[in-house]
Amino acid sequence: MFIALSGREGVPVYEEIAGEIKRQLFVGELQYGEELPSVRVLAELLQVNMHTVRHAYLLLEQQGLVTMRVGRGTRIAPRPAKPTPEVKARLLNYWRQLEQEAFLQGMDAEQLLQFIREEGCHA
Amino acid sequence: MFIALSGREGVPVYEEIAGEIKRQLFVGELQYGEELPSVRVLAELLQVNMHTVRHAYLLLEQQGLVTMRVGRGTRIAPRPAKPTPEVKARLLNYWRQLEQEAFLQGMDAEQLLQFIREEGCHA
DNA sequence: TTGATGTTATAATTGTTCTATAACACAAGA
DNA sequence: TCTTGTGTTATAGAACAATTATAACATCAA
Repeated sequence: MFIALSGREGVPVYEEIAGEIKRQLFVGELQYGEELPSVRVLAELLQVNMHTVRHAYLLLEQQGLVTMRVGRGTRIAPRPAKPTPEVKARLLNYWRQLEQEAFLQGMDAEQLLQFIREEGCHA
Repeated sequence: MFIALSGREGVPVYEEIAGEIKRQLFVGELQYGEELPSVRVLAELLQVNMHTVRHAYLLLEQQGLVTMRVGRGTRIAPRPAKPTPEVKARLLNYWRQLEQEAFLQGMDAEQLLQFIREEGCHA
């Protein structure tokens, strides 16, 4: 477990922690089912308060990415096979936002998709 | 000019104002080059402080969507023909975030693009 | 029983958001 | 030129969120 806090302003520490864990999970540095450090241990590691880490874990739990149990610790949940309808709605919203942002900057939906096909899929 | 503030918590009022203006510009309710209400007038309209509206306008100015001039007012900038490299980088980042979010919820990049093609483009 | 876990509660500190008020500099029109 | 309407800057305070600090509690495993 290795998390570097950027220390930049404007981004809450608990979001940064949660974001880093999600990134590591995405790129494979963390595995599904793996056990995370306890809130106290990670807090000590990051030189941060216990509740800040807990806040981050709660965020992840709300997204179904993590399960917390008293006395047993916190571990990464198994990856869902399919997104729920709620999640799909959220993703669609997220996409529309991106589409709007791109349009206002001079790039319509067609061009945006082209742009993503060219540079987006890191394959 | 017609802006409805949701009043929901967690979202700063100035972001909501800026977001609404961007949405109206996206859907054509506002036109490029059009003059916006002065900070004082819009503040009165929304029953909000002058500085809150100014904060929203500043946000839009930073994104190149609006120009503010002392004594002359604030108007919507012309739509850029092409996004700048900085904007393209920002959009790509935004996409990668969406891609990651989708993956963690059980939808890989391929499936996400398929999903967007089906439901995304409101055509 | 012991030790580690997450949970809950209370409080203090700091930064952000929003309001309030006032004055200033610039531009347009009478 | 004078007046009015712009955005700009400054200061102050209230309300809220984020972070820290303690402390105690409930649960689980060894």
